[in-house]
Amino acid sequence: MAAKTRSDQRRAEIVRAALEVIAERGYRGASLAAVAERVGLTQQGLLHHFPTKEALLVAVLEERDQWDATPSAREWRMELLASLVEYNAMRPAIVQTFSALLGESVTEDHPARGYFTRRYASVREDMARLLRAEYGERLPSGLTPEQAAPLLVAVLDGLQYQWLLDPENVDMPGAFRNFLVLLGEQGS
Amino acid sequence: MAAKTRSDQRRAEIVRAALEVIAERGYRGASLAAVAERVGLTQQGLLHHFPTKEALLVAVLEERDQWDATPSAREWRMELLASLVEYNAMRPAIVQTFSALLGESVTEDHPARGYFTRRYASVREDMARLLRAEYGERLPSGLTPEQAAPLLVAVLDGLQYQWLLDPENVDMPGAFRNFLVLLGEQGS
DNA sequence: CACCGCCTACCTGTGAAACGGTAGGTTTCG
DNA sequence: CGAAACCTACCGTTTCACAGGTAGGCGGTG
Repeated sequence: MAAKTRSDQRRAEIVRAALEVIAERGYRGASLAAVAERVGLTQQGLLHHFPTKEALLVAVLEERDQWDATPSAREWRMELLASLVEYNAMRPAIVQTFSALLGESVTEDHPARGYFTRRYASVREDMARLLRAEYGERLPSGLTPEQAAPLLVAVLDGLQYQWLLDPENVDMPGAFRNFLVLLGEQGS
Repeated sequence: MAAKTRSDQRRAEIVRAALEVIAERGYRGASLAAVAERVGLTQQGLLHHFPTKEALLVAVLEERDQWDATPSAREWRMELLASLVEYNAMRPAIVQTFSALLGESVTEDHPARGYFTRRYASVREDMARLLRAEYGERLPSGLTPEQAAPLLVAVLDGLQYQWLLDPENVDMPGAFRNFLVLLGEQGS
C-alpha cells in the first residue's frame, strides 16, 4: 500500500510543513497560507491536496500514530523509554508541535480532542503493560501498574512543557531518569 | 490600595469573563467580542477598559498570581498540596484556562511565554523548599529536593491534561496521592 | 438649590488585514 | 487526450483596533 505517487510525496511534504507551522503557532494560529508557502504552493494549491484545514490536521495526527507505532508494536522496555526521552530532547520541534496541540485540545470542540482522549487511554494501557512486564503486579513502592501508569505519562508530558519553556534550566532526560529511580527503587 | 471604584469592578467582571472564554477557545481563539458579550458590552466598550487584547491577557495572568499568593506566602505542607489538587478537581474551568494557556505558551512569540517561564522556575523553587521542609536533604528515594521538584510539578500538570481530556476515567486527586506515596514511602 | 462643565464609560461607525473556502481556468505529465 | 496538479480571482466572515460622538454622574460655583 501507499505507493509513492507524486501526490503522496507532495502530501508528505505538506504534512511536514504543517508540523513546523503548528509548532510555531499552534493549530488555530497556523494558517493554510503559511503552510503552503513553506512548500512553495499557494493556499489554494494546498487545498487541492487537503480539502479542509481539519483534513490536514487529521493527516498530521495520523502521521504521529505511525511514528511511534514503528518501535515494533508496543514491546518496549523501561530502558528504551529513557532513551526515547533523550531522543525527544534532540527534537524540540516535534515535541513542541504535539505539546501545543495537546494544550489546545482541551478547549471545546477542538478537532484533536477525540484523538488525544483516545490516545492517552491507549498509552496508559501500554504503560501499565510495560510496568507489569518490568515489575509484576506490584511496583517496589506498592503501587499497581494501573496506578503508576498515569503518573508515568504525566511526568513525560509535564517535563516536556517545563523543558520547552526553559531548555537551559530543565534537564528533561535527567529528570525522567530520576523518576525511574523513584518508580523502581526503594530508599537507598 | 485598589479602591473598589466602578471601573475596578467592571475590570474584574471582564477578567472573569475572559477566563471563561479562554477556557473554551484558548487565547488565540478567544475573541474580544465574545468576552465583551459575556459582560453585556460591545467589543469597543471592552477596549475602553483594556486597550489591547494582550493587556487583557496580562490582567488574567496577574489575577492568577494573586490567586495562589493568598495561601499565606508559600508556606504549604504536603497535605495541603493534595487538597489543592482536590480543590482543582472541582473547578475544571479554571484548570482548563491555564492548561490551554500553558499549551499555547510554548509557541513562538506567545505573549504568555515569559510569564510561564518565570512562573515555573519560581514554582520549582517553592516545591524544592517544600520538599526540603518535609524530608530534609534527601527524600526516602535518595533524590534531592531539587531533583524531585520538577517531577512534582510535572505530575501536577500532566495529570491535569489527562483529567481534562477524560474526567470519567482519570481520578486526578487519587493519582496525585499515589505519587505522594511514591515520593514519601519505600516499598510497603 | 440651580447651573455648568468635565471626566468616565460607554456607543456607533469604520477600516484594513487575515482567514478558510469556492469556482473555474490553465499547465503538466503520463 | 485525459486526468491530476496547480493557479488566479473572488467571496463572506471574523479579527483587532481607531476615531469620534454621546449620555450620565459628580464636583464646584454662584
